[in-house]
Amino acid sequence: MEKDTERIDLIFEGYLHYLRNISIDNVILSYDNEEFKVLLYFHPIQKWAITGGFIERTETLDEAAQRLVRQRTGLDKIFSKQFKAFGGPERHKNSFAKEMNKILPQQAKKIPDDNWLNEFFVTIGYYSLVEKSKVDLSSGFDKECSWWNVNELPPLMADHNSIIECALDTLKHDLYHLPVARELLPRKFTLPELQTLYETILGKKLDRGNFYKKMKSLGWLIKLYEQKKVGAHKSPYLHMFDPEV
Amino acid sequence: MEKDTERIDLIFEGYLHYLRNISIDNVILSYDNEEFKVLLYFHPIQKWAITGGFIERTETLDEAAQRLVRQRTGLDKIFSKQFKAFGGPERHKNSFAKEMNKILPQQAKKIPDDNWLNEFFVTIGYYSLVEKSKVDLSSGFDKECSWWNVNELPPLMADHNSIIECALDTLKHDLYHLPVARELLPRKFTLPELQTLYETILGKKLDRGNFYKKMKSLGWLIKLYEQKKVGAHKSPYLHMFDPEV
DNA sequence: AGAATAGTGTCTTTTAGACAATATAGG
DNA sequence: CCTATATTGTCTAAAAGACACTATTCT
Repeated sequence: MEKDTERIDLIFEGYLHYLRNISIDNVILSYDNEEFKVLLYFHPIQKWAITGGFIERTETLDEAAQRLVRQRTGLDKIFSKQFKAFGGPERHKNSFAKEMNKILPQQAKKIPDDNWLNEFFVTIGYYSLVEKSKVDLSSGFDKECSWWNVNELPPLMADHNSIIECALDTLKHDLYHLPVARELLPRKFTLPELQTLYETILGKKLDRGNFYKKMKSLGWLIKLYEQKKVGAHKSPYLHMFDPEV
Repeated sequence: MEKDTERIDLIFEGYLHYLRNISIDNVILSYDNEEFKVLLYFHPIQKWAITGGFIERTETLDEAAQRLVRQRTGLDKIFSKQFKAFGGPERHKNSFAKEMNKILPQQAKKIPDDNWLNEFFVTIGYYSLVEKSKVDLSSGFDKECSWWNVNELPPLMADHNSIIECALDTLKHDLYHLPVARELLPRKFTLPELQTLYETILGKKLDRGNFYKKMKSLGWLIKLYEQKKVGAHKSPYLHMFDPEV
């Protein structure tokens, strides 16, 4: 009940708190069980969508992205990176009010065509990396969220499929320029585990020897000389990311 | 006089035509006489600024950027590329109405604090490349525009210095990934001319032999076997960019 | 010992960079 | 011929990639 009231306030008066015509779409990504996943939520208009939200009149873009991840996942100090702004009048095209009016309870106040949410929104795309095991979806506004393998996505709202595409392209580039894998793995991990993560994100097999050499040359890792027993063969050493980097 | 009327309309009713809380800043760059220059305009609040403007409710971001370049320079089909969105409540901080009220004629209607232009604006940064000789500044709304060497900029409005910095960093990266030099040179040019352009933008000397090799390997150029006489020494060949690329 | 995977080393190819050698136009 | 710059070529170093070899652990 409280949640419904909150939503009504957002619909009719949200622009008092938030910037108009601009939103943030946050592609929240995680790695779990050798799968790379994105958090989607089921929008009231009956379509899956990237999580996102609006920008408060007192915060920066980066702060807004951080807050939105926190509100969805319960996690703080998450790695988020802006990658592109998307905008064009075809993005929502008056569909919001029409769709919402269909599903609002009969006695609810109808949403007029000139409602702020019915306008053209430019959206700033961010991608965020989280450890799936730490995410608490029940802490979000909406509980209608779930994780989807990035290779098996349903058709999404508006241009959200291409926004995710763009986020993944940016991440693939960042893999060799920033220690982003730190955000997706537990503190201690083996190099074979790290390699599998790279292979999953890049969607291709990598050569072991060359991968080891590359990781060494980047200088991001610290070898711990503890080993992890994983089978009837040599045990791999554990590593961690150098916190200085 | 017409121009003043236009400006008043923009101030009081602009949000009917344009999106609120969001703008485009267009870093218009050109190369001329071995100097790399940016087009700045002198804002009514008495500070130099990047050219920019607002997004119409019927156009995409890329279309808006194109239109804004056209309105400033008279040029069509210009290379423009989005590089980053900037936003934070400190960006304008209520200064617009205050500053404008100081300079508007006494009898003019004062701008109230809740005017749309006084709000927090997120701006989408674009950079655009033009041939300086083709630019007609008198075609713009404001004639208070001039070209500034990118290495000798005055202190600019708000965060515009850092926006230009970011545009130049993006361009430096793009130099070896997109044939951007095509937009800055005449159709036919020599390799030494191209090299000087690269050196000017990158701010460092390049090795001649290695530059030739690199340009050949990129496959962007077509050698014309016409020569250009430029002094008491071997004449360089003219080249052009392959229109297919 | 044998199987399976971890980790290291070696060789080749590609790319970047320093710099030398040759080519040509004008005086 | 001399000077100045264009263009090509050579050599070296660094990086990327293919692949072989050794190491270790469990059965």
